[in-house]
Amino acid sequence: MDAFYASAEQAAKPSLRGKPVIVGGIGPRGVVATASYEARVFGIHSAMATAQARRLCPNAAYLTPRFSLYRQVSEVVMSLLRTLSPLVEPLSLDEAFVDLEAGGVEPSTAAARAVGERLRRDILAATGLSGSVGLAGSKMLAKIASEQAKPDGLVVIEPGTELEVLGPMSVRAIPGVGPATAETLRRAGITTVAETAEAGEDELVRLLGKAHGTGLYTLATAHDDRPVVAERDAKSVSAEDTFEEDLTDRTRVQLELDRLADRCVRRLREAGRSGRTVSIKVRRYDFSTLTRSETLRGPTDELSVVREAARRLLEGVDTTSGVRLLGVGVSGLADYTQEDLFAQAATEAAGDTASAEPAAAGPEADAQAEAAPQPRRWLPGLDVRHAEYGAGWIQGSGVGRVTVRFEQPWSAPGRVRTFAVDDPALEPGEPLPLIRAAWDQPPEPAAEPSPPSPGPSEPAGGAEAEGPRAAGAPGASGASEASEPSGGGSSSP
DNA sequence: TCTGGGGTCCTAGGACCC
DNA sequence: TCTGGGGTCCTAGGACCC
Repeated sequence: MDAFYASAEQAAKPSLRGKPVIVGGIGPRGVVATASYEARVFGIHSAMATAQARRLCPNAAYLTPRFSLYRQVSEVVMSLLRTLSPLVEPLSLDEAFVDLEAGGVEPSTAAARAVGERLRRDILAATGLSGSVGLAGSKMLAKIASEQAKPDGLVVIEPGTELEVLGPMSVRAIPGVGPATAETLRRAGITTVAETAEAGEDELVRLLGKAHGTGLYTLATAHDDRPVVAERDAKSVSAEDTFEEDLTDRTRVQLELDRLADRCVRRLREAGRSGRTVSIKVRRYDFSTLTRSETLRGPTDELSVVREAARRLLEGVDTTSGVRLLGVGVSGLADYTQEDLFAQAATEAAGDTASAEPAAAGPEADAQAEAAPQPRRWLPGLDVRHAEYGAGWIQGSGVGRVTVRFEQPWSAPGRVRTFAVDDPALEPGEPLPLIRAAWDQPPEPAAEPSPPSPGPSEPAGGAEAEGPRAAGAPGASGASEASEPSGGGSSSP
């Protein structure tokens, strides 16, 4: 998918189409997850500090990620891929390998290209978003082809042309070659893929070590026969947080560690897994990062056991100078089997006695923390619903006010209204689908919104939006909701 | 006001075992 | 009696990916 998070936000928020959009951490220590193509013109890219992006493009929309939406869209796309072949290997929410041969696609460039183009059309129709396709005889080349295809394109690397295509490229184009490897190679006078291949396997192993050296040689000579693997079980689960300001109070550090253990174990259990090794991660004020780990006698998914292990590990870490980030992880994962239950019982027994004294400060303290009415945080980009104005999203907030733009994926750009942060008519909302469900479509000849629309109780956001917009949003000619998202740069005020 | 959060894989040293 | 040779497991750190 092209600029996935940012594109999804533009599809959801008509007023942002054609404008620079940055999705990522909004706080003082945030980084950019995805920048729209309009934002990339300003030099903004993934992993850049959001603070720097703000300097480069102060007028962009800065939005907090809405992973529940991205997951929904991802599932739609992945299910389209699975219609092509049983062998689909997702790399992330927005990227996957598909083994077309295993799907019975005729092994010709023409046939593969036709499948790829149809897929792109299907993705657009099903999600409203564009994706790019790379077609080649191996995973590495398909991935490189898809990079070349972006945005909104399709590239084939023809069999027989691999070395010719690859040779002149920077060695950085090879997946797995990052800044450190590229620098090591550059000092040895190697910058292109062709030079990497010419260096020979022995030299690469000498420079980079056994695994990386042989692996890179294989890829640089275009000998990549790694299979597409459909199901891969996770090997670890973790949760971590960077704090807006460094933590110095030891009690606070312990509290946050407990919270992270909580989150980590919740996700572990949701996955139906248990694990034997507990790790903590501490990043200090100067960005130096250390990890500590402890392997239990058997796998666990017990909160108390993970918490106690994390606490023990923290005891060996000096945090007096300030903690920037904390993390808790569980690895050595096992499916929960009968055999594990014995080990489980043993570790639980150990954990229970060990936790005897601190237990008082454990679950109860946590329950209190959760019971405390958290002041609602109106983060830019998140969905809200207003009793009178309907569905919208947070454009910004501050000094006791929150600004909401009322628009939906299928509406014209909407208008903005400001409320008190504690306005009872305003509540957090759920992401709307990017494409309106068939049952929710307004009648074809744009008539009055038909009263109680059949189907689910959810009132079609359109009917409610009618009122406020009549006030004269420029793009909206008032009457009809019928038009599809036109995809095109509607100028917004 | 530099540098997220979720992962994977690899290396290297020490303990331990046969 | 100076020093074997594998193998596995554990721990810590680091590169890399999206």
